[in-house]
Amino acid sequence: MCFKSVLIFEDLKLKIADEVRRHMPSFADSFIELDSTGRADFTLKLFRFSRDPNFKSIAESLVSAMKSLDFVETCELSGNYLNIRIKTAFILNLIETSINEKAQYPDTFQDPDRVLVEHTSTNPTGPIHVGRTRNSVIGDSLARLLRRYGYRVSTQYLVNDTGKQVLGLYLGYLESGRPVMTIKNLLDGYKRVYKQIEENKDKEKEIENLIKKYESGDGSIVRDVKSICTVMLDGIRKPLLDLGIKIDDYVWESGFLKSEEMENIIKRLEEYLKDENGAKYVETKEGRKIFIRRSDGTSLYVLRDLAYHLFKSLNYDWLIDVLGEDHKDYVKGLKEILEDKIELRSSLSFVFYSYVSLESGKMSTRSGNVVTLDDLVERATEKALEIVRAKRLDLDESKLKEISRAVAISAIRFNIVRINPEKQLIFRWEEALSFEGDSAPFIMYSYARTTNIIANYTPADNVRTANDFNTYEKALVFKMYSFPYCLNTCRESLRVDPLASYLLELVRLFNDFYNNCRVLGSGDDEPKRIHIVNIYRKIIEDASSILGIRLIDEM
RNA sequence: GGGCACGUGGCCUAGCAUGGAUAGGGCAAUAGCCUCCUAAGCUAUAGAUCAGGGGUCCAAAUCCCCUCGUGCCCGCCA
Repeated sequence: MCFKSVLIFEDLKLKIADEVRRHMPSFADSFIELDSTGRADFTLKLFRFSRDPNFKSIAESLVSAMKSLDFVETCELSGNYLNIRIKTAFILNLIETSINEKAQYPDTFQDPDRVLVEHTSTNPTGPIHVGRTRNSVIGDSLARLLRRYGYRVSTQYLVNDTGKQVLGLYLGYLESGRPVMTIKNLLDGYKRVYKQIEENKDKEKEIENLIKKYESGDGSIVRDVKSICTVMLDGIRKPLLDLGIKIDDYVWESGFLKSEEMENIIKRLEEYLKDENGAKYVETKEGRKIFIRRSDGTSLYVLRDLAYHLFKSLNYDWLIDVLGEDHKDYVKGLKEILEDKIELRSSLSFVFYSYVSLESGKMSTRSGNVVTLDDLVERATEKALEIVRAKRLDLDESKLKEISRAVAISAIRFNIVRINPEKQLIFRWEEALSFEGDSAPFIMYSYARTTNIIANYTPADNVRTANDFNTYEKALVFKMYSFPYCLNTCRESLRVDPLASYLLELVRLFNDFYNNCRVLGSGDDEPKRIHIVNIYRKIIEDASSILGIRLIDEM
């Protein structure tokens, strides 16, 4: 139900496949692909047909059929591959028409379905670190991708203001003698409490008692916990905003403690609910017990999470959660309950990412083995400023700051988002602070070059507009044409890293073009090349905005 | 012990869904390129038993099985 959104563009792949099927009825769409070897634009794999005794003649008629298509430039058989080149003028015109008429390529069909991407949702027990940032960056980029795709998208953060960690934070606050609520003071108290727990397990009892009081609605605790969480949350929101990550809604978990949704969940689960010494649990298909309520009557995280998902489903058709890999098994149970037992009306998707560690080991706020996002933003900005200052002696301080800020933010986001989320990462400063090669500044730099070209362009008189294209121009234009295919891959897999790869390849092709095809003053070639540069700017702006890269006009 | 991922040149990474033409980039290294639209760029050289073994197939980095290594999960924690 949640896949109505479509990209509107001329899909030549499908057109070719349809034509091929007139000659080879069993030809599947998947036998045609975007060529990656430089031999063609599209390539057809004919291995499955090559044993046919009439293969030669069928292939020959196929070649001539392909050649008769108005957008095909060349077509030739090479072994069991059929290599097709598309007329560059044809696709350039397609892209241009879309941009001129719809202001974007590809255009989209606006889907009425509402999508909710829940991401970050990190416990408000300290500043956000670079490991958690992976969640935020992936979630925010996914939301942007789906928005670009035509979905109505909101983002949400579930603030965990219940349970052991937060009440531990509160206990630390009490034992510190209720100091001024600063992140540092709160964190110090929190660390002290957990140190005591390590030495003496009984300390946990104190927290459990606080949970009971809290869940019964004790006024002063509720007020203090809310204040503490607000302070911590502000510390998390700020660096995220620096990265351009604005989360639409913050939902407080404590709101579900005595909620309608929670009652509703329990009612709907009634026939499945089992009892063990007063505690309530649901049994999964695999025979695992999932406890939702303690024997003392207080709620467990699963129950509050179920209530939260029920709440989300009231307003959204497709719920997407971005979660750490440690939640994989947990989600299995959650999903089973929501889909089979509660019969939630919304579709559910889960996106997982692996953890980021440091060379010194696992990241942990409590132990102090962390790199916070604040630190990273600060150091990246400093480093970028140092570099741009050395390169651009002509610019004033505010301009330098503006550039270094954009570079730092973009580089941080890109470094995270370009990696397959399943891969475990080790954070290294020298990599995080590298602004060369496969990085955001590499992309931004090519954009700055186009700005310069456009700024220095004055249409010349007496030129004919050339309409033939060299290999650099052809390759670049076709790559731009293939942008929607990349978006499709991303949407289908709920991944954004393929878009990062696409952007790097696109920029590399632009650099080839830039280094080999003079634009300004190129006579008959000039208008055509200016055209290409303008369209390139559109595509790169589009793709960059999905990944949160801030393009700037000079660097 | 059971389960879920990941393992690609010294280091990082793409490709794996839907098997197919010389495994694509980057960092680091070496040698070059700014009288020419910004050198955060470009060119060239060197560097790969695609963790190891077996299997399926005309064809395996890609699919299946086993082994090893790494991370994560298996709570009346969140």
